[in-house]
Amino acid sequence: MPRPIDTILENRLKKLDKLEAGGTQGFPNDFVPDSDTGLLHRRFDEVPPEVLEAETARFGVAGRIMTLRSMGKACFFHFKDRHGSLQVYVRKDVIGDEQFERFGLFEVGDIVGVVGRVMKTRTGELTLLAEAIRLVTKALRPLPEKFHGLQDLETRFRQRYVDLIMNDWVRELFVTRSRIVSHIRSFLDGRGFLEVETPMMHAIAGGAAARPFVTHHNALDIDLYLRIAPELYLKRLLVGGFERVYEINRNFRNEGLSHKHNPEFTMLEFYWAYATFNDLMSLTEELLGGLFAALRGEPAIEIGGKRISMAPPYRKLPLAESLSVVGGLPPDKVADRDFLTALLRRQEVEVIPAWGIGKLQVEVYDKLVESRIEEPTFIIHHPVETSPLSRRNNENPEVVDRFELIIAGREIANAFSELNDPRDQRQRFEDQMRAREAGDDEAHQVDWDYVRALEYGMPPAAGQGIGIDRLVMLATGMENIKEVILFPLLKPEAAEPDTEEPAES
RNA sequence: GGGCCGCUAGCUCAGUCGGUAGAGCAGCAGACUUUUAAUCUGCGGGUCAAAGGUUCGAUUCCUUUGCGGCUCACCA
Repeated sequence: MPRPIDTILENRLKKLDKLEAGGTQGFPNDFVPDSDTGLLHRRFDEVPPEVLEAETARFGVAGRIMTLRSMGKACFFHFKDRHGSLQVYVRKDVIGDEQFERFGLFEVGDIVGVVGRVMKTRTGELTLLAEAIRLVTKALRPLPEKFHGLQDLETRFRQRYVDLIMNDWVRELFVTRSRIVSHIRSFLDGRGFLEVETPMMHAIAGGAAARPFVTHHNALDIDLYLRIAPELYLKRLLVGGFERVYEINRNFRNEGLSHKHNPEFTMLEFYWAYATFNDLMSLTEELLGGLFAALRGEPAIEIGGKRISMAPPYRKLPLAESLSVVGGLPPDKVADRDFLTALLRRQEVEVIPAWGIGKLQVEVYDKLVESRIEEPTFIIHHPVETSPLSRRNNENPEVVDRFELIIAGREIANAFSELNDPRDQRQRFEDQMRAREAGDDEAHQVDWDYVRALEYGMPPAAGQGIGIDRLVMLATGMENIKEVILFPLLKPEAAEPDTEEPAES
């Protein structure tokens, strides 16, 4: 028994067969458009019909047929190219019987090339009157419905190509994503930062607290980790003399999936010698203020129906203080070990006795503070206990010169003045090593070569990471990270016979 | 991984208080030379996600599985 979809595929194949039997190629590669929908709209949308009558120029365009209205000896269709869509008017008495008959075998989804002149319809819509039309690519599968388009989330993510064909807003979202990345690159390039690429396959997965993916190199017969952060390599470059470096690329973390987490995600990390985390806060304000102003015309975002100003300066709030100011704790209890432990237990957090006051504070912060912060806020001075790579604060050695930028309850950036004392670094790695031995498999792995690099002397520097996916979510108002990643990770589809060859007729 | 919700034609959706299903678009045949969710006439199209159970009978009720969404946990 043929499945219903097979009938549709066969019908389309039959049309292709007929076209090819008549000498028409189904997949030629020699049609070159000399114009596009954007260009024609810009040039002719405002031109009155009678002026178009006198226009002698001919334009060649190519794109995918999206809707088609046939009326016997004439036909209107809309097609899409990368700039937008345009209507085409095909008349039998203009293109001739033979060509019109061939055109009758074209259908929605096909990619066509049209050469013609511009005109306006009765309703004033700019239209290309076809003088020649040919098939460029035959589509064997039908497009989703023209009015509702493709809605099903799973299909949209699995078959993103169809999503992009049907949903203009999706296409625009990914253009925005690309613009954001371009903006960041030119912002940093303009300030003397050098873009570099560091390894994605690490023998030691360092630079963050996270579980890595493991892979295997056959010839060397060693296990390697997909990187969880580029941090330690970028700082080796500071040692090497590149005083301003950045990298925009993928990190991989072997954690659960959620609407905020994709196993591979894109991070910007940059490092700036002879600067401190205070300089980074100013730079971040400049970067984000400028970015959102460039994207939206004003430094503001819209999220969950709420408007959030992105105009600098942003609030600065020490983490310990945020527990009372935002979290509502009594100010005299924010460093009270028993109080914090009891509080966390009520929140069903499994408190490990080895945790110091700093770790307890961070846990409470994660539970009670972060999600409540809306306006851009730098949470500063994290405990040294949870920041093994950050420089201690000069006045209070229990905290580090670090900030996380929180916007709309989400962490957008994490930055700190870098620790460059190899003695302190060695000590903190040893602490992490003990934590690992105590069963914390997210404690940092020890990277002794990194300590060796520091022993050659790393200039004082500040470094920052910005999650690009989450920044794009913020900029586009999306609540699901899969909406801003072209091909998000999904479980494999069950073997679906839908992709089998249809039976030859 | 836990909890809740969803999965019906290529697409968007109805529906069946348990008696093997409908619409619109798309498709097929036909009419139509300014339409635009074109219109008009006729026609075809479904293992109702999968497996098992209860039942005279299951797409519908129950269980399990798969995939997805939301949410909690971990993280960025």
